[in-house]
Amino acid sequence: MLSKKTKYGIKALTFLGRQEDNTPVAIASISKSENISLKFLESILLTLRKNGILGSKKGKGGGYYLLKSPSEIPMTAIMRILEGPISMVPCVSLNFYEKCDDCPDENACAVHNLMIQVRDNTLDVFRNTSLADLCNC
Amino acid sequence: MLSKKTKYGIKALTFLGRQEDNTPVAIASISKSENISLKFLESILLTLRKNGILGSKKGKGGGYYLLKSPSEIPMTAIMRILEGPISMVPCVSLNFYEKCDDCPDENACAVHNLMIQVRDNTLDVFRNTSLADLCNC
DNA sequence: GCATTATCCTACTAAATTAATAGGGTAAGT
DNA sequence: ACTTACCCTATTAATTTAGTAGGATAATGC
Repeated sequence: MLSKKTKYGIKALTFLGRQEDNTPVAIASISKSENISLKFLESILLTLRKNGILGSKKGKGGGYYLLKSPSEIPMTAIMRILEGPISMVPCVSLNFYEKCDDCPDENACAVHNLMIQVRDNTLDVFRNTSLADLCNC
Repeated sequence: MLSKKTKYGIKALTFLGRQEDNTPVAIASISKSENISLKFLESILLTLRKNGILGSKKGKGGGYYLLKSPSEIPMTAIMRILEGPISMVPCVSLNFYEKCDDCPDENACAVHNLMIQVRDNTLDVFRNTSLADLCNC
C-alpha cells in the first residue's frame, strides 16, 4: 500500500508543478487546496527539500518551489525518497537491498523470482513517468 | 511491502506444489523446511483452506494439500487472499475499491492515474503466473 | 528595529497494522 | 482409549504510519 506520506507528497509536487511561474508557494496554500493536514505536509515537504527536489524561501512571500523542471524529475526519485524501496521485498531491491532471514538461497526462492518481475514492471512505469506527466492529468 | 504472511503463504504453497503425489503434508513439516513459525503458518494455511486453495485432513497422516493442480492456481488468487488488494491505492482497486477522503475528482488525480498504470503492470505479472511457474524455481 | 510571516526542526503520541503466541477444542486414525 | 494433527478464538508484542506540539530561525516590510 502507498503511504499517505507519499500520496500527499506527490499531490503537493504536482500542485507546485502546475504553477505558472516558479515563485514560492506557502505550505498552507497547498494544504488547503489538496486537503492535507498542514503539519503533516510540512514534514513531507521538508524531506523533499532535504533530498534536493524542492527549494524553500522563508518569511513573507516565502514557501516551496521546484528546483528543476517537472519533466526533469523522474517518478523513481520521488518514490524512493517518499516511499522507500520500489520492490515489494528487500531481497530484490536495487537501492535498499537486504537479505532475508529465512531464505537460504535467493535464486531458488519462488517469492524472490516472482518479485523481480513485479519490480521490473513497476520500475518501468516510474522510469518512464516524470512529474510533468502527472501535472497534465 | 509484501507481508510475511503472504511471503510464508507462497513458500508453503510452492512446497506443497512440489510434492510428488498430493498426499497431505503436516504443518510441522512445512514449518521446518521453510523456516516459518509453526503457529503463524497454521493460521496462514487455515485462511488458504477457507478460501478454497487448500484441503486438509485431520489426525495421523493428516495435513494440507492443494485442491487443484498448481497450473490451475493463478497468482492473482493467492495474492488477493493473502495480501489483499493488488493495487497500491484503494481508489484503483478492482476487487477492493474504496473512495479517497481527500480527493474530490479521481479522474483529475495524478496519483490515481499513475497507480492505474502500476496496477495494470503488476496485474499482468500475476495473471500470467501460476503456482506451477513458481514451483519450478 | 520590530512585528509579521512562514519555514525549520525535534520530539512526542495515538492509531493502525502486522507478526507471533497461547491454549484448548475437534476429528481421524490405530 | 490414545495419539496425532488440524481447528479456532483471543491475546499480546512489535513495528510502522499518521498526525500533533511547540518553539527556533530567517526573511520581509513598515
